[in-house]
Amino acid sequence: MDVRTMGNRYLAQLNQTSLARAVHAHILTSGFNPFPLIINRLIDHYCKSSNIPYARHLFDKIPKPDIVATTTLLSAYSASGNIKLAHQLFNATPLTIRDTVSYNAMITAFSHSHDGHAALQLFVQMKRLGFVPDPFSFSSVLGALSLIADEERHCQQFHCEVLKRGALSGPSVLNALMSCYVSCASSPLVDSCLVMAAARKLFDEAPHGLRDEPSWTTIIAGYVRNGDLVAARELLDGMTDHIAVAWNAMISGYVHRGLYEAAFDLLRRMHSLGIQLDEYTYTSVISAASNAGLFYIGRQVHAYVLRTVVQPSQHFVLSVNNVLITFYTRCGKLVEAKRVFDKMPVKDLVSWNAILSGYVNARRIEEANSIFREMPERSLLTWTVMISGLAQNGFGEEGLKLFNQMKLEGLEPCDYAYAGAIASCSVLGSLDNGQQLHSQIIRLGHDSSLSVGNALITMYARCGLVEAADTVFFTMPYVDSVSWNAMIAALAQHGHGVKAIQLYEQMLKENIFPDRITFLTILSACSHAGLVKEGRHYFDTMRAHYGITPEEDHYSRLIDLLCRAGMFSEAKNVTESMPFEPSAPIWEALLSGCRIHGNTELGIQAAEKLLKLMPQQDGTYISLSNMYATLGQWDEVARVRKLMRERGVKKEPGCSWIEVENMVHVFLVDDAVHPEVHAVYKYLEHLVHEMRKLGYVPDTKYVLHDMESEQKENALSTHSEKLAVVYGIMKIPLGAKIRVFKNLRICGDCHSAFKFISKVVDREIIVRDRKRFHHFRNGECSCGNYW
DNA sequence: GTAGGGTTAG
Repeated sequence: MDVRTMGNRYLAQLNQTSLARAVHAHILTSGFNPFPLIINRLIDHYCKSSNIPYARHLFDKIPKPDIVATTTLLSAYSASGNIKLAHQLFNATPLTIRDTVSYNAMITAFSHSHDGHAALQLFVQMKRLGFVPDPFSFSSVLGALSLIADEERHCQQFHCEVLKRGALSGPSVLNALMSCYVSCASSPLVDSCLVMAAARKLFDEAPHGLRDEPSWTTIIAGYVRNGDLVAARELLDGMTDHIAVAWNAMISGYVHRGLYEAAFDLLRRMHSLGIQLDEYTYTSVISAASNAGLFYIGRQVHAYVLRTVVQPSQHFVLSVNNVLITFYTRCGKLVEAKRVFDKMPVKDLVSWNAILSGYVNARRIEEANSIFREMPERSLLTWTVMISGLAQNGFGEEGLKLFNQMKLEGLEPCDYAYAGAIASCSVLGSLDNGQQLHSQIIRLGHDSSLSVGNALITMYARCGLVEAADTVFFTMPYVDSVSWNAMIAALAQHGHGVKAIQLYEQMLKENIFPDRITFLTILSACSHAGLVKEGRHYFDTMRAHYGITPEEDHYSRLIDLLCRAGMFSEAKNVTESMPFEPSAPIWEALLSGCRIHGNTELGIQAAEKLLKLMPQQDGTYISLSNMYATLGQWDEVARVRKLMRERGVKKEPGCSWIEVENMVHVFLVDDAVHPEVHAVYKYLEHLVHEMRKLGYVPDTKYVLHDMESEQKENALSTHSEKLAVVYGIMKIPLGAKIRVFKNLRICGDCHSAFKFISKVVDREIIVRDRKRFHHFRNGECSCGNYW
């Protein structure tokens, strides 16, 4: 049988790899030089059945490959994500056999690998060499243009060229052109409405034959992307055919805007109209449930999917399960999330990243680390999830380490990764590292990134440099509510309550809507500055003006505000009028207010409640026993101490640290570990001598309220923050500020000592404790003793 | 042999 006959007989119906291989083997062994048609069929078959290496093998055997075989193989490489091999193949193709089709395929390959510039360049080259672009060329290159189009000019230029060459012949080109306008409209450099209007005009004026389902979807999704949900909805409602894709775009629009009810409503309508729900619908809806914290709804959707979807595609299984992992972790159901993850027959990077992020954000760092290690592949996002997760949960050192490891492995961190590294510096109070990162960021051009800017504001503030935070905030090209919140919080932490309020008022003037975080921040600003009237006012406007229902943490901040001002009966009123039972944060607020004002009676009540709710929290036992001690109720003191021992509650050891020349020095109470600690004690002795001359009396009352030392009788114990401050004075050049960090609240005696020290040595001392900042200058503290 | 639309992880 000759090859041609064989080809006709088998290859025409070729759909089995075994058959293909038989033919392939015959060609190789028979020594025939078969017709290109047959070779091409074979290559095509291998490509379609994902046997690209076979296809390549065969291809390499052809003495003079034709352009059809080349294009087939090139497209297969591109479809499997192997842009490098596709490009090599194209480059190796002689100019003499190239044609428009092969150029189109290569342009598409670039476009699919998100290299818009390469695609555009190739389009230009092809024209320069005399190849005439056809409608395929335009739809390909316009798709690529969407990746880079930030200028309206670009769109219009291509629009003209398409019209000039009469290429607006099919729905694909029309749609690609519309997509271009739509993605250009998202650029901050253009007037989004104007550009969307251009896209709409194209759509409205196109002959009806050109307007197919994808173009309807493009224009609807365009409005969604550019924030005009009303226009999108009008178009959707005006459609006679119900296309799931368009509905999905609309639903995701509602979800992104936080309009979850509208999203669920649309879902119900889709369902009742009998529109086939698919993985896109489910992912959007489940992500709505996860953003809104609607556990029962999300679980219901999950159950519905399991019940109704038979034989889901692999894509369906992947995307729906991926979003389910996120949903369950966000609802705090890590076990459920892990169950979904473990049951997935195939996992992709998104699945791994989602479960990783779940564990990191649940502060399950050990498990997160092992997931990170055993992941089959990692993306930039993986590293970023891990770095920012570590930072957000207080593991600053680990976060920075991972960031450096990432760079060592040759990965180029993106702006989010930098933001994570900066957040790590915020935790550590490492200004040196933070500033180094900042200069790298400027060099790399990441300084216009929103997340970097927001992280920088927090970093400078948490390192004690409010002014630098301010500079970042005012030089950021774009800001969002997170930036405003961060800057207001910066001012609040440093005791600039009035300035914080002024900034908040300005935020309102600039039509930025405050969110729940804004109110948390503004309430603690008022609390730190003793602005009771203002705080109450803002609390009231929350619901009345902005429709934000005060949550527990808002109430606890309000109560904190009232208690600090000594308004205990008002605080009690609020507690009793709350729509829920007071829980731990509320009692904590009460307790700390009582501590300041020596209100032992209420304080004991609060502490006893707190003891029941959070039996593992060390501070409560200590406060409670101290309060009983001041009343001389030694039996109670003994009871509380015994309870603490029996429950195995460990005290969080107090420690302070200071950065000197890019090195972090850590001190513990009565430290004997730091190599230079003897010199520190000696210098401290000298300082105390000088301080006494100015009237400093060591306040032994605080020894009783001692948060660090077990033995209350040891009146001479030296707190870590004192050691760190003294070390700073010894090591840090005159004129520079001393910045010390402490993991617990600052002790009262240290607080008064630092006022004297700042006067004796004439230096500015900044202490960041668990709650806020204290700036000691010339015998005064910025907190006005409101702490 | 080549083209255009919707989703999920920070």
